[in-house]
Amino acid sequence: MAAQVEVIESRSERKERTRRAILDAALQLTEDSSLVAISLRQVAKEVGIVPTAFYRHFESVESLGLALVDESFESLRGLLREVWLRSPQFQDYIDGSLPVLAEHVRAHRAHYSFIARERAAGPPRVREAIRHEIELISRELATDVARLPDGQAFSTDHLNLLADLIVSFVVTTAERLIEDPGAEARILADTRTQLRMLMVGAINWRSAR
Amino acid sequence: MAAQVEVIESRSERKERTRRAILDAALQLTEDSSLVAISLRQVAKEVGIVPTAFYRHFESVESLGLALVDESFESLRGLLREVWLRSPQFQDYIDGSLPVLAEHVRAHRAHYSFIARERAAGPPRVREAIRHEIELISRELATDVARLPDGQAFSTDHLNLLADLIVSFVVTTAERLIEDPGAEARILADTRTQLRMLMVGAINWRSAR
DNA sequence: AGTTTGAGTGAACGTGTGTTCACTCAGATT
DNA sequence: AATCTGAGTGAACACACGTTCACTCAAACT
Repeated sequence: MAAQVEVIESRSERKERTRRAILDAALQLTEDSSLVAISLRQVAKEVGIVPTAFYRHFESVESLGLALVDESFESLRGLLREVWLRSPQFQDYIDGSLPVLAEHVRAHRAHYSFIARERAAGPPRVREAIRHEIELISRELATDVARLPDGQAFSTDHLNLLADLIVSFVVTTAERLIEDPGAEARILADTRTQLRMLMVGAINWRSAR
Repeated sequence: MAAQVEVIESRSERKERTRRAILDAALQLTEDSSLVAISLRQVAKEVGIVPTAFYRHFESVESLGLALVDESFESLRGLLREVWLRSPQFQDYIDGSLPVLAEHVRAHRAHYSFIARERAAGPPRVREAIRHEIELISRELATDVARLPDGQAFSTDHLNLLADLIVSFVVTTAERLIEDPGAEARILADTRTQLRMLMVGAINWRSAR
């Protein structure tokens, strides 16, 4: 007979633990479906609570989705800002960011899988929240590049378009990493080359426009 | 009292008409949901047939999805090939393709909306079919550009990467056109500039690698 | 010690789900 | 004219759905 260990747990700790379990269950169920296709009851069953208890934590599946979006982007923005602050050259932005992204995707596969799906197919407010987060990253990149010597060659508008071009493609890359994790090495090598093509364009842009 | 007109209709015509109605109903229901979230019964109700009759046309919702993927890409590939055959310069590929894409998106909004959603969130085989179609377009672009004077500067690998870069970004653009049809003019103008940045990179690539 | 709070329960509701089966009854074939 | 074929029917199945409601009972507060 195993000894029965009684764990002392405060009320708020217990609530947080259940909330966490709900978020994790939703991530797992979303892995090969979508927020709009899973049911409150599936989530509850996965967590091991009765359907009604779900409402103590989220008012709907959609608001659960919004919480997952927040969670997903929370650490990434910080990581990227850190890399960018230490990048003296345009080139360094890629050489630094791409491995950071790849590792982040690897460490948070479920979150990225969730974002990739819901970005296109989620409830409208969830889609909008994701679009907004990506736009914030794009804007941060633009203002950062503006401070570089290379950045002086661009008008504000063109800087924003360049940042959007880069971020859009990196989003595509992240989605590919999720879709086929086994091909990570090839995907990263290809993306690196492609981003360099893009940067050659950016550096030669001033004279070409 | 209106006169009752008796329409003579062959058996296969009638079947084709119902099949068409099922495809259209699925497109409409998918407009703000997803294949994985709609039900066979919803489709049948929309068409005005009993659920069982659905099986006379498709064996599952997934195979309905595969039919819609075929339909969606059918005309686009032909249109793009036509533009590319008449493009003597690299630059012309963009100046020709972008308006063609925009008009195609406008004329087939429901299909593109379907593709945008299911590409990320559809059933696995549907996702795979869409990925495949997009890859075919990318490959065609690569072999076409290879014939141009500008294309001689690239190795086969780099040509494929360049084509993938362009096509990926254009896919993003198509998804934006679907997401916000009212912003078409701005989206197209921005994309045009961004593709030019990209081409400046391509043209200067030889000397930079 | 006595009271309040709130996370989790469990039954019940009306409705929607995919799939089965035996059927009808016009158009196509013989 | 007689037969066959197959698109569409309608009932039935066992189950899953979101939401409601009155409830328990331990931790937190007074």
